[in-house]
Amino acid sequence: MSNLSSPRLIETPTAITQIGRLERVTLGERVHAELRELLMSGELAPGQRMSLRSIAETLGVSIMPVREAVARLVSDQSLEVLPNRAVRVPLMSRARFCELTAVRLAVEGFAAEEAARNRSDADLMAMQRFERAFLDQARSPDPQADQAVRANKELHFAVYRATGLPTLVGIIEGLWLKIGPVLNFDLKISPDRLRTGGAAEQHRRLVAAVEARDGASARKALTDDVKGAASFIESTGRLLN
Amino acid sequence: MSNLSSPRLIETPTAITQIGRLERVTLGERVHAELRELLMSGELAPGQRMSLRSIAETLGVSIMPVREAVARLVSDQSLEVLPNRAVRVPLMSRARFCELTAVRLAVEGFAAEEAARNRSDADLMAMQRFERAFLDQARSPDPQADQAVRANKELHFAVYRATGLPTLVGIIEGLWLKIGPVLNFDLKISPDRLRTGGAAEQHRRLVAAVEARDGASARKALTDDVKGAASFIESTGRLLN
DNA sequence: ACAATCTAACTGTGATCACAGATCGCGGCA
DNA sequence: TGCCGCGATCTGTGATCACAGTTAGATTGT
Repeated sequence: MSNLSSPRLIETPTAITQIGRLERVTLGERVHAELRELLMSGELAPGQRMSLRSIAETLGVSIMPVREAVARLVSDQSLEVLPNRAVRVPLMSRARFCELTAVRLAVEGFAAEEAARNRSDADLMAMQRFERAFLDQARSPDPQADQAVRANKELHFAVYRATGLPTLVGIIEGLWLKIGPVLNFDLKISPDRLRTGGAAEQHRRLVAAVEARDGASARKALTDDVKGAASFIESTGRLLN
Repeated sequence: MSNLSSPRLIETPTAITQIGRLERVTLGERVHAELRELLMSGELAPGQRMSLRSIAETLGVSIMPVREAVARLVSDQSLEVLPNRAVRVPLMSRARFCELTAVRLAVEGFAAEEAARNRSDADLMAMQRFERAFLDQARSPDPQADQAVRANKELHFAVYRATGLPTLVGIIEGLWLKIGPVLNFDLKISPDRLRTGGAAEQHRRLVAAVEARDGASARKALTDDVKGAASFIESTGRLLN
């Protein structure tokens, strides 16, 4: 604590100062991240009910951080609170699914195009790594659905992050948060889609287009991927209305 | 309270039952809407500091609903909480402004295109009404900045709502929430932009294109409008970095 | 008179209490 | 034996208390 001159911000640049930004991580933030992961990975099925107090007990915190996290998820409609005061992950009507898919095609298609233009070499290598991980599961005789879901998500977001537009990535995260329960929960139920579905092929085209900095082809590959997943979900007949 | 048969939902269809859905409106929701309106209309300048307790006292509620609303706004970066535990509306760097503008061009451009294709006659009439209101202020010798801001917002969102994609409208609201303080606060400071800027002309082109169901022209008019406002803001030199 | 230090007030965050409303199951009447 | 009605319990929401950390004002020492 040398205080030769002004005591403010004149500390020696030791290790402790170089840790840098220890970002503000509140308990509510942690709970929010936890629930978000569960939703995006399809761990929570549509219609699944939950209570603030049970979540709090499960995570070992008081209900205060939980209600903050849930309030945030409710506000962007990733969760919903019924008139009965019951919190659940929303059911998906066919109309809402189509709407979300339309928005995804526009937004994520734009992101793919932009990623092909702005990608760095590091971005490309990350995509290739996750594409390989997904392929391993798709070709495996005993595919692990959750591993495939994870690799698929990482691949897509590696592309989206390559745009250099974090705001856009945040928007897409919001979309995945809403559609994740339907998309990935069904994938876990019927893992044979990994082989039959053309996801692996679209991923290959996507990464190749990004590597060649071909925006139009990247958009086409990604929208084909999204459309393929969407038509599979619609064919399951699990959507309402 | 006649209970001839089952007491559940067998009430006579009087006025009280026809009020219908009184949607769940919590206090936190009200506070959130209030703060959102202040941000989007530029009532709160970038850098403006605020405290939960002062907001609570101003609005006449306890701090519980306020902290919920503020937490939601912080989570999508419409507000920020400094390491000092001070809540403020974020400052805008030039880089972040350019990023937000790029995303706006893509997302709102798509929305304009879609609106031109899907608009109803009622949608069109709403747009025309708000275009007229904006024009009245732009041509007025004594333009009211807040009225112009309001008309501009209503016109844009009349277009976005015409897409029939409420998810997309929500995304754009999020973008306006972040960029509103800069955009509209500067507009209020220098209201002569109403006359010099070409906003009125772009609005005319936009509404005409939507009326003609010309998607490409609608996108062009809207992106020109956004670009015009952006270049004006950049010219003020009020952005950081 | 000036500056350094210390204290008191204020900050967001987490925990606990309080409450209206809804749900479900058990007891009692027919 | 079957069904209605009431109460215990659980729900989210709001208020209040508690606390660590920061800030700014005032006071004191030089």
